[in-house]
Amino acid sequence: MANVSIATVSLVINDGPVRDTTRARVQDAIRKLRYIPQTHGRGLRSGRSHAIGLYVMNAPDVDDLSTEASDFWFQLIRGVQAICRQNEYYFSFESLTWREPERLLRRALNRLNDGAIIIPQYHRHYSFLSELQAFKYPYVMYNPCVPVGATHSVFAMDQQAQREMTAYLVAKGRSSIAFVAGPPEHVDAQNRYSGYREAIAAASGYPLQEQVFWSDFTMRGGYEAAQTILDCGTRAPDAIACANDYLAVGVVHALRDRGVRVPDDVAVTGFGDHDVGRSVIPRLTTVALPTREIGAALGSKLFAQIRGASCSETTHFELALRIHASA
Amino acid sequence: MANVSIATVSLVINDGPVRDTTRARVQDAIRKLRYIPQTHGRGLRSGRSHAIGLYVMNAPDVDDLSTEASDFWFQLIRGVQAICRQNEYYFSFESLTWREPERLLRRALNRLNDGAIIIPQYHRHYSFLSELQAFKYPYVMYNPCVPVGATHSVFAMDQQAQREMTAYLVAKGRSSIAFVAGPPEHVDAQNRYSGYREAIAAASGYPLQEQVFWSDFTMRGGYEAAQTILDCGTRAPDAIACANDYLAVGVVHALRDRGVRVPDDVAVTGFGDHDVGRSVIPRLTTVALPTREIGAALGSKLFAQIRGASCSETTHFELALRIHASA
DNA sequence: CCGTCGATGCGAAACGTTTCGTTTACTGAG
DNA sequence: CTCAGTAAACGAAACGTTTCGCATCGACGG
Repeated sequence: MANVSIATVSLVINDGPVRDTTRARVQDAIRKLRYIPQTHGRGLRSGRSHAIGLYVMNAPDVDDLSTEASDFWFQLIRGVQAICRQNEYYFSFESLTWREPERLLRRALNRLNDGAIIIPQYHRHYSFLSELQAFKYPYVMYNPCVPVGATHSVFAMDQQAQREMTAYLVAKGRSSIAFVAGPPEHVDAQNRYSGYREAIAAASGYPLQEQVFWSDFTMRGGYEAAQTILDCGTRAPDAIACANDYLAVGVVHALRDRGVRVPDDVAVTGFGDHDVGRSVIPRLTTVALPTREIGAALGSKLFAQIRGASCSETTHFELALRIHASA
Repeated sequence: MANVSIATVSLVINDGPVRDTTRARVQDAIRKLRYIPQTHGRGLRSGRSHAIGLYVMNAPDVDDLSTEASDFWFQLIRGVQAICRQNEYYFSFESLTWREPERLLRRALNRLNDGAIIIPQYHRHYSFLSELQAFKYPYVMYNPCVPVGATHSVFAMDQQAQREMTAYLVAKGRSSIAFVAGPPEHVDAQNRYSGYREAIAAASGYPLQEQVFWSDFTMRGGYEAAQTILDCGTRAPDAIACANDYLAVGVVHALRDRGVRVPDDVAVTGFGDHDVGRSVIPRLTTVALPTREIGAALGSKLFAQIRGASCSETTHFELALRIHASA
């Protein structure tokens, strides 16, 4: 050690009150000795880990993120990461099953992470929430399906966007608009469906009626849904709104395979503005989901909590329509 | 506490030698008290953190993963995660600039992670490697650009695959094959280019010659490269091989916009088998990159090192061609 | 010249585990 | 009945920090 006590080194590292000359000496020594403070020592003493975690709750038996939303997850992660980097925090990431929320709790309560970003995805009662609250553990949820308060939630206005998108189709003169929905229990799928429903109900003057086809979020699902729609017997719709870009691409392919022209015979819209919709011809009309920004907002809101600030304003993301050739 | 010392609790947790009756009593207490061992305490004492990290080295000034490869990163992460989950390890993830390898070293040497998976991406001399080696720190690299030994590396045979793909075009009777390459310093881009080159050189009997157009890995890059190729003045090629699916999709769009038919006039091939190539029509002929398996292999190899086993066999992934309508 | 105060540095305790060496309890053989 | 030997539980030290309270020192006002 270079003429100074352990305590002083700690002060230097944490910007404590140290005379400039001593600070310089210590920093010199740090550099020379290639000293790096050990995380576990700090964490043990200070109770903080300088890390946050991103937890994605999946359907049971699925411990993996869905490939059909890789763009979404990827951008979300990028957004969160950027904020972590700004705050000099580590970032870890885990995808869980409904069935094992204890994996989240464990990491939370063993102080491995100072806070959690939770993506619930499915409409369920998550019992671990009350535990987190009991411990005053900082957390933020994306599109929470139960009320957790403004401090803990970030919303994207899927419902409104799907309503606008449907209204857009109505305005373009489409008179029979089908909807290919996502997994029934999926929160976002539900919101988008509700938006479609509202728009259909609101379109007075037209003899519109709901035509909903529940599916998953995959291209294959979209392909099959479109086949079902065409085989339905009754008159085919002149527009198909989809809860997802992947679904929409599947629909486009199915229509093309049947000789149906897009958008001349049938307009198709997606949701998300992911890569997959950019390469299809005609390019997909869709809703832009600012996923990276959402990730950043989740991160910022979590850090506000960690710092003890009570950012109590609700965060809502308005989603813009991206009109392209397909509708 | 339930009739037992701290030390015994520790033994119970770590499957030490404890009588069955005591073990049961302790586990009961653990459940009742909702006790969760704190990571930092364990880490401090045992020197192990039960976590590994994934580090992606980017071009300077890029601290973010490229969106144009979201599929790749996403699947890679999934693969690594699956292995972590098997081993009950945490997983964290960071994307760095060339300029700041110390961010990696810091996490490595402060024992926050027990090992590192490194994706070097660019052909450079990474000086931090020698430090890692000096500390005997476990690490694995994907397609390392310098020799680090079988224990530390996992390869995908990009070069061979691009050679085969080019040979396939030759076999199909294409007589003028251009190559749209990736960023010149990118390791994978270089390997794929080498493969193309070898195939062209090997195709005796044909008056083939190299036509290389350096680009980046983006759709826009592909679009512009195709325009350049068409505007070249000399006779247009009848095949365009691309170093990437994104490039290839861009090329397809540019050709279509110019009225060139794919594959009738010009065949197009990609590399990676990402989502983006599946939605384009005609569907892209490409090389399947088993990214998830690569991630898993990186993870397994790292864990072998962490456990002290010296798995010294080289890991090579053979890549299969996926022939579809575009070529 | 003395007392007080602020700035700076230090010693030591504490965080929650694991692990080593030791003690205790029990078994079975002599 | 005693003693050796084994298995199980324990006490205490140690890991590397942060932080609290105290000691030191110089400056400044009375």
